[in-house]
Amino acid sequence: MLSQAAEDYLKSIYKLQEKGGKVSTGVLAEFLNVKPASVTGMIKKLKSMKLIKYERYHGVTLTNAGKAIALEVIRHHRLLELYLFKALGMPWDGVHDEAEKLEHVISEDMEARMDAYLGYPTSDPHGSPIPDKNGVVPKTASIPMTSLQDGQSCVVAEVNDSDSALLRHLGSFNLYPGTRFRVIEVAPFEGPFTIDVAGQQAVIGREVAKHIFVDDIHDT
Amino acid sequence: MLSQAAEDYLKSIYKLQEKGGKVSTGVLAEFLNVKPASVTGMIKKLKSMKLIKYERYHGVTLTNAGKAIALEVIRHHRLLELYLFKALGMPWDGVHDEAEKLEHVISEDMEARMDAYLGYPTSDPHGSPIPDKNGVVPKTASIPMTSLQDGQSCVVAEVNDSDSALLRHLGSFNLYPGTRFRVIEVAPFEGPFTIDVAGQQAVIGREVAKHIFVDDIHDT
DNA sequence: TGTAAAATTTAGTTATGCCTAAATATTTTT
DNA sequence: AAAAATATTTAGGCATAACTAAATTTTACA
Repeated sequence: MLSQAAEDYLKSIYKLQEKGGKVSTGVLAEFLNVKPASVTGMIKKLKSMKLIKYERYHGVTLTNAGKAIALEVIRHHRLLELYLFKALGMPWDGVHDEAEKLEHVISEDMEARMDAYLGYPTSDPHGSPIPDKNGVVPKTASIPMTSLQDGQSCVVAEVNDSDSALLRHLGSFNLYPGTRFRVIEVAPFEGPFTIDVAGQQAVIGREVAKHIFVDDIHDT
Repeated sequence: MLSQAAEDYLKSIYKLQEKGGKVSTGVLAEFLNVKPASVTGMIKKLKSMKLIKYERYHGVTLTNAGKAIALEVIRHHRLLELYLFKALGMPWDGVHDEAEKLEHVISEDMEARMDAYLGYPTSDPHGSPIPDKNGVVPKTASIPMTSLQDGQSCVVAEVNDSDSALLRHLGSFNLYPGTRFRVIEVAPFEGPFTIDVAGQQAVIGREVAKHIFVDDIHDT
């Protein structure tokens, strides 16, 4: 069995790879909150296990085996988030931290039971896609909120799950995945977004908007 | 935060202490499947944390602080067993291993949510008492099945949870906590028990009977 | 009570996974 | 293209928690 640390590295490499760009030692170190020298060590270990490809000074890529493990961990995480949310009523800003610990520990049986209980769901409470048990990730076609224009209406598709203060902030406006809102005004010079959510006005700053992805856009 | 290894030591010390007798290095080593020399090392660490009392060559006792942690871990374990059994439908011979891993990882919030979902239960699927959140253990007054006589009727109170093959065996006779059965015959010379469970006869060997505890005994 | 057996501890090793500091390689700037 | 800045790796350490082998203490019995 792989160590929790190794699973976290693979998961992080997958996520950084998705975002595009080379996954360098430094980027990984920053993402995982460890020092670059520590990353070099783990990278060597993962390479020797054929879970990543790696050329000194040139960043890493997951092998198929490594990608399978990364997706398995991500599947655990997102199923757990949704399970904790639905079955135990945990707040959506609390499920990430709990899932982060549980994801390395649950059995395949438990995974399957949660999956069945939830009706084989395809996204978690933050709108992130849940890979199926074969590692197939449901396609999502959302765009960043920051690219919206005045007057456009859309539905929240996905929000960044790891910052619980941000999630509470969004919750205070009722901005959950599935919520429709309309852009009333985009202030110039990288200014904030004024939006209408179910008749209520809300002002969303750029920094917050960057973490919101939307779908089903209409001009009104 | 305490390491998982340290939590396991405290839990084991508590259980061995309950069974009576001095908790020696060797006994602990055997119970935890490690070498005695390893136990000596951990014992020193736990003593320095004031979680146990310890005199070289003379065994260990939990301090109040140590006992509180042991009971917390046991509470986690038993709540998890019951939760996995009831909410996810896991078989009673599967919940122990899963709970063994999860017990070190769940938050107090998750503990409280499971507790509420289950209606503040006092025993797990194997009949073991669940300590409450203040560390109070519900009293149980069961006796070993091995002390039963011919003709006595009783109710299964508790069975050893850690051997899943044993649990499957008992399940095949429908011997769960709460099940009433009657002793038809105790074979002489440490022989097996022939019992009647809901009209079905079953033969239970001594070794198995040692792991079954019973309650509510009547002569018939 | 002394000696043998059993239990326990000490000493030294290993593996994981992190750290800092220093060395080295690569990229950017001038 | 050389110098400066940045990124990465190497080298050496630390903590945890296990191990083996050897030394020591306790207990048991002849």
